[in-house]
Amino acid sequence: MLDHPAKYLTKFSEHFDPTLLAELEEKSMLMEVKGGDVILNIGQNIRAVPLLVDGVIKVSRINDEGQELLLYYVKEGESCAMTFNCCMLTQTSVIRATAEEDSVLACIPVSFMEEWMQKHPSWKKFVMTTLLNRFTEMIKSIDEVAFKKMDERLINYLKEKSRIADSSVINVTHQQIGNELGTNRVVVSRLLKKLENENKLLIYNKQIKLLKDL
Amino acid sequence: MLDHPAKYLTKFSEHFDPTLLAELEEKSMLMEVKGGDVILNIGQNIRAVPLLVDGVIKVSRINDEGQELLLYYVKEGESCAMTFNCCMLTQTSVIRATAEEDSVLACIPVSFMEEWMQKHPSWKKFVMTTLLNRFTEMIKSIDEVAFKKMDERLINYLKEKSRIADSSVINVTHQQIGNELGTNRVVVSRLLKKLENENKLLIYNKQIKLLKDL
DNA sequence: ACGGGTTTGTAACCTATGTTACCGAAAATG
DNA sequence: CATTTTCGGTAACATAGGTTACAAACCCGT
Repeated sequence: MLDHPAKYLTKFSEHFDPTLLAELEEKSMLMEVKGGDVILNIGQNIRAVPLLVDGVIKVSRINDEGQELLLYYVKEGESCAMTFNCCMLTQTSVIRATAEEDSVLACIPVSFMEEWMQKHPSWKKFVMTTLLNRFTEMIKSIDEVAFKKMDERLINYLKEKSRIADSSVINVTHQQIGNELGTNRVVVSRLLKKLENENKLLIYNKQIKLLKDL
Repeated sequence: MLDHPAKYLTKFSEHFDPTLLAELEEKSMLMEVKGGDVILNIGQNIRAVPLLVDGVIKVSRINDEGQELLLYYVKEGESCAMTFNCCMLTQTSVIRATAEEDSVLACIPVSFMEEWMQKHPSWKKFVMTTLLNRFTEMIKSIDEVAFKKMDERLINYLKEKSRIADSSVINVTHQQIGNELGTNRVVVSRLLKKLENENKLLIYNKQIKLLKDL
């Protein structure tokens, strides 16, 4: 638990009006998570809506065999639509949120959701926008796996990773890429080599550098 | 336009309380669509929320190359979450709703959405349930394409089709199956033969009959 | 019954991807 | 420094699924 939430909540000042910000400061609890930590497995009950104050959260689908598929990232100043939606979800289906790096969450008890939706237009707008964005990203995920080949998916993955890390150099093992794309490490290595030959990226020192014409 | 909406709206009486039903009868417009008709391409603006009064609607993703992927069906007494969500969606992404059979829609101008969400708890609950269901179905779609092989996807497709048509006999060309699964007709024919050899279904007279141990 | 369109069966082939195995390099650990 | 673990490169192979082509069966209108 952190001492001075107000400092963090400025990340949301462009979305939220001052009265909402004040209420948020009063009623939310800050939580720190370390990179790699599993924040929640959606599928069980959720008692708090998390706003991401700092860091990056990775949201993935985990199927019954434990295979992973990356769905999208949540960045600071955003939230996760799943938790808006799925508070009462009972199925076996699991969506897992993992801290991609050290992160700070502002947790809002779900009991405030209803009230705020009515009271704060900016909260309502935020929720709606978030829902819409996540929905769009779900469609994108479906597109990727349904219509695209692995090399293109890998390229998109790297671009996204680069965008999130805010760097053209990416530091991630082939194994991890394989996990997040739901494929095999060998396939990833093969395709990375191919892309290197096509001058779309450079591999050195176990890092991947994206080139401009990727 | 049909004469007696009240008769149709009984489909919703289990979800909606009487005052909502009355308002629905007053303010919605009934629309008939013929099987095969495209009802809407979500991606442009939507000015009305459709409730499905009679029939079955197929909802698919259509990618940039025009390839289709079946997402889910909407049955009578349900609605389509996409339209709740995506009223303002601007992207190129297209979700297409097609009448699977002759159907009747009750269209509610979107302007009533807000008001009803506040005024009618049963409307709010309906919208939330619908959102949740569709969301779950999106996850299922992702699972299918990300983790399952074509034979299993075909089986699930046939089961779903059978459930929707309420019959163990399915009447659909291999080409159409291929379209809806986003694959090739030859692949479908091949797999259907394989499943027939495994005694999971019968093919006769260009119809497909599912057997119990499918 | 004839002819043209549609649907299905099937073969032959190709490519993408999954799988296993093994080696060497690099990194971590003691 | 020595040992162990992790990671990446690569080969060899298996399989699913996409592609093309063509013929047979069927459907329908005249």
